[in-house]
Order: sequence, then C-alpha cells, then structure tokens
Amino acid sequence: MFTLSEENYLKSIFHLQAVSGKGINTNSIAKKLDTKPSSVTDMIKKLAEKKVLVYKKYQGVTLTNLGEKAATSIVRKHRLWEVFLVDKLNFSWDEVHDVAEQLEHIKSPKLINELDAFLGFPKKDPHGDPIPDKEGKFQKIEKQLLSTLKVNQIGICVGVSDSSSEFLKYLDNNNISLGKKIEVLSKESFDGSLTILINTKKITISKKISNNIYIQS
Amino acid sequence: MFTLSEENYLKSIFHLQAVSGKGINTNSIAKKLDTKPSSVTDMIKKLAEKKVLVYKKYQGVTLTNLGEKAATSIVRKHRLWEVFLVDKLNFSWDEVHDVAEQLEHIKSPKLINELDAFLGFPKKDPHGDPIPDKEGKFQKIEKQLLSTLKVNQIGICVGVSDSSSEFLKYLDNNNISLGKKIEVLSKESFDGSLTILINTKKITISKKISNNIYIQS
DNA sequence: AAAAATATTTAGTCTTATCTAAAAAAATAT
DNA sequence: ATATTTTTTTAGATAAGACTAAATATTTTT
Repeated sequence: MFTLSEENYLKSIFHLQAVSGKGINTNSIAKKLDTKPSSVTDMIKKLAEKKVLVYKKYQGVTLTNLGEKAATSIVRKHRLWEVFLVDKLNFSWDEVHDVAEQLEHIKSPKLINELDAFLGFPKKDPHGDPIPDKEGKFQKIEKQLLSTLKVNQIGICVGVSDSSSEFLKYLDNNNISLGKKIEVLSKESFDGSLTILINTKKITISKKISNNIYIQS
Repeated sequence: MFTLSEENYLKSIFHLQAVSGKGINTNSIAKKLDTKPSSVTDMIKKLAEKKVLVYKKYQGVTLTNLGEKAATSIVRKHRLWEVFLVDKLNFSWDEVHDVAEQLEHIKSPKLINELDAFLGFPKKDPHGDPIPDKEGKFQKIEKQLLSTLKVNQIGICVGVSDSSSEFLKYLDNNNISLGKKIEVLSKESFDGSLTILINTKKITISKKISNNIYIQS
C-alpha cells in the first residue's frame, strides 16, 4: 500500500494538520521530518497522485479522507505499540518513541487488532494521547497548556506535547506524570516561568516546560 | 548497522549454511531470496566489505563469526516474535511467518530481551525450531525426517522443514502437530508414500509431505 | 508598488538495491 | 581434450528517495 517513507509523510502531515488547521506548507513538513523542502515537494507530488492529499503548487497540502484514514491507522499502531511497551515490557514513557516509530510500519491488520484486544482496548497511550479505534475514531481530549493557567488555578496533568526522551526524563526527575494535580502558585511576568505545587512540593519551571505540559482544569 | 536487505541476505545465507555445510553459492542464495544471481553478486561484495562473510570470485561465500552472530540475532528475533504471536495474540502457526519476517528487523536490544522475558524465555518457536538466547547460543534439536523412518518405527513430531501456510494448513487438516506420536505402518516403494498411524487414525501421506516433517525416534 | 526576504519548485546528481543482457569462468558431457 | 552447459560476474539501466544549487513564486517590508 504505502512505503515506509510515504507513511512517515502522511503521519507528519496529519499531526501538523491537527495543530494548525489546514494548508500545511512545504517547510513545516521538511522541518518535522528533518529533510529538505525539495525532497518534500517530490514526495508531495507522489502522494497527490495516490489521492491521499490535495496539492496545488505553492499552496501547501491538505489530506483527503483517504489520507486521513491512512494516517490515523499509523497513529493507532504507534500508540498501541507504546502501550504494549510500557504495560508489558517494562519500558518507561521516555523509551518508547523510537521503537514505536519502527513498529508502526508493520503491516498486518490481524496483528494490530489482536494487540488492541490483548491490551484491553486502551483509550490512551502512555503520553495521554488518544488511541484511534479500528474504524479510526477517537475522542478529542479536552486539554490546555499549563502555561495558560492563571495564578491559583489548579489542573490535572493529562498529556505532553513533546515526547522526546529528554523532556520526559525532566518530568520524571520532577515527579510530574499523568494524573498529577498541579497548582499554579505564582507566575513570573518577565520570562513566564511558573512556580507550581506538585506532590506537596514547590518547584519552579520555565515557560518552555509549561508550554509542553497539557492539563485539564 | 545493517539494512533490511542486508539482514535478509545474512539470514538466508545462515539458513543455507546450516543445511548444506559451507561454501554457499550465488544461485542458491538467489533462489532463496527470489532474486537474480547478479543482484546476489552485488550484495555479496558489499557484505564482504563489511566483514560478515568471506567471498572469493566463483567460490561461493561463508559467514564469518561476525556474520553468524548477526544472523543468529535475526533468527532469535524472528522466532521470539512467532512465539508472541501464537501465545499472546491468537495466531495459528501458519499465520506467523509473514508478520515475523517484518518484526525481525525492528532494532532495539531492550525490546527483544524484554520480550524474551515476557514470554518466559521460550526454547522453541511454534514450528519446533530452537530460539537462540541473548548470547546467540541454542541447542541443536535431534531430529530426522519422517521419510527416513522404517516400517513399524515410531516417532514424535518435533518440527517442520517448510513453514509455508499451505503446508501447515495441510498438517492442521490432518491433525498433525508438534508432540504427536506417529507410527509408520507401511511404505510404498514405488513413490515413497507412507501410511501412518496418528491419533488412532490411519492416513496416507506423500513422500513430499514426509520429507518436510521432522520426528524424534 | 518596488525591493527585499522568504518559501517553493525545478533540474540535475547521488546512493541503494534491483534488473537485463552479455561476457567470462567453471563444471559436465561427449 | 574439446564442446556444451551451467554458473557467476560485469556492464549498464532503472526506480525510489534523498540531496545541492539555481530558478521562480510569494510574502513582507519599506
């Protein structure tokens, strides 16, 4: 159906579209995939011929229904494998991404559906992201960035927007994990850093950190 | 380390070497990989440069220790994944091969060692083949082809030499599986077909079938 | 609205892994 | 021992996916 490279493009465009609405431009895809804009143009043409996206020169791209379906299926696989790694194989949440990036390309409908059942049809992955079901449906999780909270507001950590090992280890070191209650004690207007209460302890985190933590308030 | 294609060559050469001793020739590799001899020559040169095999023009190839180690690691992965699919995900033994062919190329030492532990350090895969341990060691299973048994001799089915879905389904249909007792009742000298007793039932199987079933007597 | 800066595309090149066709070596048969 | 057949290698071509450098659009600034 799709090559490994095509799948990676589909997934990246899907994620970019989820954040920024529509009309994904060449440069942002190149950045996401750590490749060159000229390579992106080439691949985009190929994907347009395969009817998974709509492309008009200089106008960026938008996934078609077919493309979204394909991308969702890859996301489903990625997230189910992440659950498997954490729940069954003792991986921590900062170790799963690279392996799941490989596993998501394995082609076998039976494999992924049986895995889903084996894991008990999980609804979220270890980073709090929703797992699409067999039909590609998944509920959007209500969430906002921790950085948008006002002083004295309280939220529950429900996700992260950066799944890099580096960032997740920082969270581990500071005892921040999914489900934890976070209270904003003060906010530094100069640099946007926050002092928060978590686990009865006061810590100060930078704007960059609070911009990568999702909470539900 | 190795590309997907390189890994497939290593694995094929390893399997050919296990059967026929040493000095694996170009044509047999091409046949095994369903490719052309000229492609094999190209790849062989590349692998020789990587020191995983020894190659002299027109003389065939032999794996080095490094090559054997790499090949064994792929075999280990393949067989562990097969156990996973059968034991945990309700695959039957005729469904696992194609998926395991994909999974065996996933690169993550932690993944495979944790999987091994999760499965309880199995010693054999669903087809009776031994699973190499972390160090690449595995016991050779004593076995002989069913076709070599004499009339009135009895053996236990311990493996198959063909893992194609077609063959394994034939075995399923005839209730032949690992661990079953098989008694040779008679042998047709004209075509080598055998009449055997299995599950208290008499059935006749062709030479081609008995040549693909391993037994321990 | 022109100039400057940025984004995108085109053209041509490279690498990997394959192929076909032809040449060369080795094995087999006469 | 020579001829024939088989096996293996070489040479050159192809496709996918990436790259660089140059050309062309578009957007932003002035």
